[in-house]
Amino acid sequence: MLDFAVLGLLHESPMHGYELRKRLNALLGTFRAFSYGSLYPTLRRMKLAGWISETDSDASGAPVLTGRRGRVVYRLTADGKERFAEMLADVEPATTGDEQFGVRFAFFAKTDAEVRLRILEGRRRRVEEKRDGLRAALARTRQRLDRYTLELQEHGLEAVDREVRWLSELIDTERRELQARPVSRDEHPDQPS
Amino acid sequence: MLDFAVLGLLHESPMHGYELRKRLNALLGTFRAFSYGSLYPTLRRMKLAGWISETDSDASGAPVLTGRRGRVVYRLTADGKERFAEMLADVEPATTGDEQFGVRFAFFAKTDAEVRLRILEGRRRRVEEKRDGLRAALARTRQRLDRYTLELQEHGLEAVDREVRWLSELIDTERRELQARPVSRDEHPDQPS
DNA sequence: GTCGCGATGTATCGGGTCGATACATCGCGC
DNA sequence: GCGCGATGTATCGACCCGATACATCGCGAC
Repeated sequence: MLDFAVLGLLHESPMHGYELRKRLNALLGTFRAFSYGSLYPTLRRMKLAGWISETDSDASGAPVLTGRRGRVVYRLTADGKERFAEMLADVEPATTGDEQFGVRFAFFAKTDAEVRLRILEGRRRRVEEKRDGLRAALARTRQRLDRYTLELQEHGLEAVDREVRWLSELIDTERRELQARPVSRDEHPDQPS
Repeated sequence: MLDFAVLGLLHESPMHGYELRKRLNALLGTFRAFSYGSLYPTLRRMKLAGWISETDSDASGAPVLTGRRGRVVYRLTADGKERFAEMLADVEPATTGDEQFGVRFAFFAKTDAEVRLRILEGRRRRVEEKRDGLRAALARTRQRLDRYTLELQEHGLEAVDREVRWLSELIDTERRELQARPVSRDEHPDQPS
């Protein structure tokens, strides 16, 4: 999860930890915020796995202010790029958890159009299931609930509902664009809608 | 956090772990789901602290199907009730994190009306700050963002915005009801709105 | 009848994550 | 020239999740 996000950011340009965290939390915005307590161990793990390398200080014409002192810059290795490409093509994990999906979505610009569509559809199915389960549970227990609990349930249900509509809009847009331009492979000729 | 929720549920009636978890996740609905991996350690901690006690098997005329086998029933002690009452009156933690607030809100029916109002107001202030920060960041970086990142940011911003409106509605309702009936203490005579 | 299967039920383990904290330097205003 | 906030690296304890293991019960299929 964090792995993927770090890979994605370092894919654009090398960075040190502090900036990595800032960019990370700016990118993910509302729904997620990583801390150093998870970032640094992750970086260590990824270095061990050979996906990134530490470069002390600068090593390129960038305006290096300090020069001395730690200032560890992380950059992707060839293996790291490969790993990122693999992850970009993997559909499954992106449809499961809320945060998995969010991180995947944040890098949709680097994701293949067909993969995007499949991720969105899978995600929508999951959220719809959650919505239906929630609705059923609410209908079953409505009269036993006090006012505030009820309010909380309905507020949650509405949020999930809106999520589904949001995803549907995105899916429509993706489908339209995929149809408009020539397809890369002549697969999936089913469902002409 | 989990402590408070468990205290609140056991306050209604004694239960064993399995049911506790089910009720917990039904109550919290959308925004939270605890697992056994956190529930059982929490129960152990709370027992150590003297807030709950384990009762083997039933101990009341409930329809006990099994009889033998583990079947540990947890119930509140006097200390536990006291601790729960303390927590119900504490305003600070409920306004900080998303989940803190959610759990607190789920037990609003047991919370004093003035405490409710202060929690809602504090929470709204926090969410408004978050919204403003997000809006500013978005305005600052809008043109540098690709389409999907932008979509994600705006979707998040809209959700936060809606949260504020929801809280405002709740606050209005609470204020109206607090004004309509006689006040318990003659405090807070400021801001006649 | 008995076999499996899903629900009920208790419990632990590994690993990821947070929040707080410590420490050091830099740029800048006052 | 001094403090203060931003930059920067790093760890620790506590908490929590997901997977997993194990045992029993009710019930329907065959």
